[in-house]
Amino acid sequence: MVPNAYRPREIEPKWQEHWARNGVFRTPSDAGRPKYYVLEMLPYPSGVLHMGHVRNYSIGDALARYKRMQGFRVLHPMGWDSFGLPAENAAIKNRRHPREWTRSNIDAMRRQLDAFGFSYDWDCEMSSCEPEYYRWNQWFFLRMWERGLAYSKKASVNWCPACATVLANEQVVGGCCWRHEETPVEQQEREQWFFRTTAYADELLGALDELKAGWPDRVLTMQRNWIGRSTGTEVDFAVEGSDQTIRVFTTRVDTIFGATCLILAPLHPLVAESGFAERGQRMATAAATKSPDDLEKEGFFIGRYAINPYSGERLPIWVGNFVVMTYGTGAIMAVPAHDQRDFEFCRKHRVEIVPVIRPEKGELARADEMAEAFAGYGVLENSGEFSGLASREAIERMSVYAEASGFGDASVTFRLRDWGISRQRYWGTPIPMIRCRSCGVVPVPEEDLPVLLPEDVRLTGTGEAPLRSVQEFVRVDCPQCGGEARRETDTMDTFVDSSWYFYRYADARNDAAPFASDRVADWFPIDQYIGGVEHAVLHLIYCRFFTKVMRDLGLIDWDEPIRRLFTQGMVIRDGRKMSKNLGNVVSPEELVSTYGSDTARMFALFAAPPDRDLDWQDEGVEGMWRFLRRVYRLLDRNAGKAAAASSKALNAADRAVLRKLHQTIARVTADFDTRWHFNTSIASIMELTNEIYSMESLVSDGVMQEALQGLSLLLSPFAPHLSEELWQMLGREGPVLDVRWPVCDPDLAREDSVQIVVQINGKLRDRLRVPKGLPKEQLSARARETERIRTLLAGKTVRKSIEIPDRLVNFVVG
RNA sequence: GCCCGGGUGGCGGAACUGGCAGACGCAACGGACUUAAAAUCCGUUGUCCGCGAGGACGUGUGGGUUCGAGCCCCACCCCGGGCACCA
Repeated sequence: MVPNAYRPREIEPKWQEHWARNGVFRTPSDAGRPKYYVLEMLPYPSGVLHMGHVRNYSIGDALARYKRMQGFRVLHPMGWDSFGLPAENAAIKNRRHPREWTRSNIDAMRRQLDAFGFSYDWDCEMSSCEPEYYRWNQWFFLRMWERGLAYSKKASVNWCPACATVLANEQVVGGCCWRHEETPVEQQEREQWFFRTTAYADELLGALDELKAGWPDRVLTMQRNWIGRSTGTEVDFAVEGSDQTIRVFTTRVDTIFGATCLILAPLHPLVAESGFAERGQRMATAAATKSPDDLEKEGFFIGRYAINPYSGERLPIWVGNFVVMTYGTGAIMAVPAHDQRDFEFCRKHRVEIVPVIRPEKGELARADEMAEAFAGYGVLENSGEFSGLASREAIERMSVYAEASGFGDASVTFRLRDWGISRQRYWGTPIPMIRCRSCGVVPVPEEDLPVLLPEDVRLTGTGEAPLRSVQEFVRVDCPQCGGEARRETDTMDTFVDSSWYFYRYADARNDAAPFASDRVADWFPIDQYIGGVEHAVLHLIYCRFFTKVMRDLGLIDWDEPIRRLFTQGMVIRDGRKMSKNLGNVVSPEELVSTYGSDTARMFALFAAPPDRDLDWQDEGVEGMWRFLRRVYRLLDRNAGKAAAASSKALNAADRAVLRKLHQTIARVTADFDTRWHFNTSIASIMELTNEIYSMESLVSDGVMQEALQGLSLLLSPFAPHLSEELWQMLGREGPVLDVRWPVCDPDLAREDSVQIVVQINGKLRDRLRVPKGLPKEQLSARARETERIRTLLAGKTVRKSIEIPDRLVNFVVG
């Protein structure tokens, strides 16, 4: 008889079609079962699935299938982050409309995802570039506008000359654009729309504690740093010869008697006012394009003085390239004796250094002997009435004093800034605002939503907003006075789209509201979110912000959208991240056509634990392919055997196979429930397969059936097509997704004897097999009896012996 | 500079609570089957010494705790990532 071969190219499409026809992936609706929401980060529809996607979605699908087999009703949706720059660039290059280009990419990618057999419920699909979705972006914008959470202001913005657009602070990486890492970001003044993320700064920070249980520490730390809360004092310094004051923020007001000058950010208004506008501008640009490491501390004196409100001293006002306008007040007091940066600046520019803090146990430093600043807390000296106080207490008392005297406040400053969402781009959500000559800024009335993105637009790739040239779009009657008015022509940052998309999945076809509250309440919070760590601060802060806004709008009644977050590692090949430029990409489509998707999925999970970077090796794929074929052959030979529920006594091989089966069930189940090390899950399934192979001719038919059924089910989260095929070969009814996950029988899994290691002084000297659970005394006695140990211990005194049941005995001899 | 990860055979990785280091897989080598190849199956494979039984060494480096350390503590080196003149 010629054995049948494993032919994934036949069985995979067959089962995909079967699943689709029978609606197997549709979200179960029976309210009796507990819910589980598994979410993977939605892709940008570039048209091509890459290995990072495959890894991400293989993890998510394994979990979704496992949970479903455990009896949960699982929501497992997928959608498209389909607005964004690449569509516009492609349109310019290929003369195709972004919508057409995007939609055909989505179709292509949906096909690729389906070719992997991922269990998505496509009935929940959303795509952010469709008006059915983006109208709700506009709706949220209007709600925020009403509450003062959306506002416009003229602001100095980050401008990327390569993208020809404004970037959010989060999109600036080391002074350069996140997409064009070689292109320095420029500063420009523009009227921009902002979301007031800072209104929730304290809450976004405080709630991180609640997320500890389910989020990686790394992400929490990154968010904490990003929000960057620091407490301190704001102090006004009067400018000599004017009624102006300069406000500075400091965390160390206790050092203020050691302040020897003020330093302004190059873009501080007073710099321009004092006639140094151009010089300041130049300095700001130079500083923005260099990393802090190789930026010399430059600066200049503007010829004016300010008065220290505590000491009455007269301090020269400088401009410094290391002072940033966007943090605190854009001005600092320099205390060179107690701040290393100030120290370097003042040393270089020959500004006086005045120590005023001495270490708790030590002398006040002498200015001319200092090699570096003393930045620690200590005791105040030469600080007027505050002398003698410890730093901590002084900070408190001096803040109170400032407030009482009316020249300052205790204050809290955040690094987090409001989210600039305006983009001078076509392919995004139109901002639903109108500017009227007589009424000013007027929101588009809700009944006029959506503000549709016009289809006929000339895209040039230059800096102006493309919508500006579409007269039918721009010209509009003012909703208030009916007069001539103009629409806002900027579109929204695409991060707005992805800030709430996962709510839409729960009620994707709602055309009266972004979603119905009861439907999202049924599914939220997301039980498990899976994606790349690169979104730790952008997307994952914005979506938390949106949830808090939605809560305050009364749409939902929870504070955080995501209970558990999992960040998978990158896919690496030849020691570097896979990328087209490096020419080291592996095409998932090719893998599917050579080996089938089950092999690709299994290997993506087997090659490394999912939270670590994965080193891609083609030979490894080959090995996985061999394994699946081996499984198939095993089933092909044995599937026909009778599943007799035999009362016959089990032979030794039967017991061994059943033991391995139930041990494997326990291991795989534990991996799902705790640490997600699917590499070890799969390794243990391989061991089970090896065990069945080696016992193939010895086990009874009933046990063989039982083992093969178990094997098929254990494989199903990882290799669903093969699993479904095997299940059918075994004569069982599918779909496997609706079969209950196997349960470990501890009696069958138990080993009846264990190997014990016998050590002398910690060195391995012998092994012996004893019944499991043998108590210490007997263990020790048995260990002394073996011939090797008897000889080795002869004539020696055992000073001490350590017995660990089921593991080892260690004799300590003198 | 600060904050996270990580460092284990030729390679990817395993060792879950301090208890046999190297599971599982890859690669390599030897063998079986074959006219041959592929596929498959069986076996060997941390290093060194030894004909052998066996022994010594071995988880980035140096120290420590312990009957016992890949795992805990201290100091340091290297790789990856994040943050960064944040006042």
